[in-house]
Amino acid sequence: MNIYNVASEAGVSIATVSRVLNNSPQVSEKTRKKVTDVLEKYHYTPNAIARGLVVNSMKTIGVLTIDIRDLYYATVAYTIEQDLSKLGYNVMLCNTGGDAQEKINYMKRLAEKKVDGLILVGSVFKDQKLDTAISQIAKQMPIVMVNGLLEAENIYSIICDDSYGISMGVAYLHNKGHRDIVYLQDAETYSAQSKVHGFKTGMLKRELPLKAHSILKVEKGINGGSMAVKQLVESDHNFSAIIAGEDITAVGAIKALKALHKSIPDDVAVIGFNNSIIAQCCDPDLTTVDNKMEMTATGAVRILNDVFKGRNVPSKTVITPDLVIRTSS
Amino acid sequence: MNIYNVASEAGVSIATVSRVLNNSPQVSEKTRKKVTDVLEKYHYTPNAIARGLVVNSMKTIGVLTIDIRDLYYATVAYTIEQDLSKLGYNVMLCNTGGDAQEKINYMKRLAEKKVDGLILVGSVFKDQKLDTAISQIAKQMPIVMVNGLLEAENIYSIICDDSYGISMGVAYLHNKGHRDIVYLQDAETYSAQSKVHGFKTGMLKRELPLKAHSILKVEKGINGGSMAVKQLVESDHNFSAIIAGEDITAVGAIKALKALHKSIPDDVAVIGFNNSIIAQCCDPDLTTVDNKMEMTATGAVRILNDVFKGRNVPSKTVITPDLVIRTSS
DNA sequence: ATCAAAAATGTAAGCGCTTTCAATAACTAT
DNA sequence: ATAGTTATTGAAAGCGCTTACATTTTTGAT
Repeated sequence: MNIYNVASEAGVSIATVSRVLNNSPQVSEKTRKKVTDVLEKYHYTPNAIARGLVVNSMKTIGVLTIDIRDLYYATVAYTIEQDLSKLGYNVMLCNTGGDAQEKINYMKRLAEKKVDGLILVGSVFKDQKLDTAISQIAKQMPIVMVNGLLEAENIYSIICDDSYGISMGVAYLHNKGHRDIVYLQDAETYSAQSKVHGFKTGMLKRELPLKAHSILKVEKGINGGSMAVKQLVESDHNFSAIIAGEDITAVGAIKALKALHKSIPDDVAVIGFNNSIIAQCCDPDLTTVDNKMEMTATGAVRILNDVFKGRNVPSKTVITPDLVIRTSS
Repeated sequence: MNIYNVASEAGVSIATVSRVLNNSPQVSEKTRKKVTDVLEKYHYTPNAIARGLVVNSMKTIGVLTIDIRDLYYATVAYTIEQDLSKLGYNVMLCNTGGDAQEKINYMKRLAEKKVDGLILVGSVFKDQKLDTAISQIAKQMPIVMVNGLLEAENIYSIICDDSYGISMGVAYLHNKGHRDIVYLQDAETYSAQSKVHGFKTGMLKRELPLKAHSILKVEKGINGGSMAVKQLVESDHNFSAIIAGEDITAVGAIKALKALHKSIPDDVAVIGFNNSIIAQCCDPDLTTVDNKMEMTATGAVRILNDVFKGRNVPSKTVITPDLVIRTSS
């Protein structure tokens, strides 16, 4: 069933059917009814591919995340999808696993499918080849980077000030009397680098000690957090507080500390990052940095929509995080 | 830049360019090179919409979930996406929020966009209008239902035997000497109904008591689980074990029990469902039913692909869950 | 050199729609 | 009734590609 069949069945031209389908006002009520009757009778479904070919848009946005099983990305992707849906767009979701080449492959496929725009959530820290590819793709459609930065034509960034978030954590712990604070870095993304930076500057500003084990690179996750504590204890590193790059890593640290019969927060205070549901699942409840996932996602969609509407959009938008204080600190 | 420009620049016909683009073997090496040179020179991107119009396929699958922020759906969606990506498909992801009308709206939009197939993850329990709509859509493309059932032409189901999963939990608790077991029902989906059924039959089979508060309807989540415990205590319902419909609800129950200074598992044993990462975050570790999310998702993709390939596919596939025993029971 | 068969290339139709522009129908005021 | 407007409708081109079929070129055996 196509527009020709509908037209001949209704005794009108395809142009008129098209007008009815698109709610054009310039159709008389009489012929409109003739057409809609046929439309309903045959459960006609317009072919968006054919339409897309003409108007050069499929009303689809590509969203690239690292891994949607991570609640942070899930929340951002969810919010983006819901917001875009309200604007009439569908979302092509891709999990890149944080691999640059994979990301490039996905972007190329989405470019062929002529998505109207791209939202890249989370980014590998500086990969020249990737940056070049992104800039190239941006010639075909606008790109919004969430927690990633790349200054180029047609590319917009929305970023949570993760650095400031971590420094808030440092400040809070310092006020509580802590001096020996350890930071667990559990990724290499733009965000992760920014967090490390916030930790360093926060510590330096308060003249707190930055020793060999003050910044520990670990694997993200429960296991990574546990291993970190083990490593700290084995190396006799003195510490009274831990800040982790993600809630889930903080949970691992808590588990290991409890296994060593350390009391939290009395012996060791722990702070996480993301304010995910996990922060409320562990015991004690986790103090964590709320990086405003929903606000960031909503902002990304708004930016994209503004670009489509031809409105003026700043190339960089910054979101300020909060420190959510619970019982682990 | 389109195929005509490439053709004239390379001095060949558009048919030849098309053949090169599609790796047709019937092109001489000489002309192939002429064409690929032009392709690269101009960073030519083929237009998949135009291609899609001709071949009537966009190599895209629609995936409808309830809410991707729920780790269960996230994991299923992730696995589906990765598997489909390997087969050359992209995924349109939709969060329906479990609302039937919303689901219908999404399906219609995806039908217009001519997705090659639909995977519906999780289903509202029996909504006649929805079932009719799904059957209607199935006339246009194959549909795979994950943990949902609808017998109709071109619809395939893959289901984890949640009922059996819960009955395993009951059996395990019974063997440990428990008699007064409470089940927390935290949803109304097909799965949720199936779990309740498993609980009832498991209890009856072992002649364990089913009283007024043995099955408690609660909200899914930490708060729902906590409220349930409060309600049980206030109503003086005697119980020594709790099985929850989802891990996150079990975590809520654990929190409330600990607040009442109940020891877990000595005073009350707790079992969750899903074997999500949350089960490893709480304290104590949660015994839970592993409903084989990845296996289910992979199965769904395999089914869809088999249908595309014209292979014979059973209309219903069943996955058997496992009981993962940890310290909460 | 010659011709049949095979390989390579080109021509043109068509996928289902939107949209411009022209044509027709329906009003309005005289 | 009539000319001038305005509201409806239709004809046809074109979006960028694939593919069946026709045509040309190459190859190989004589």
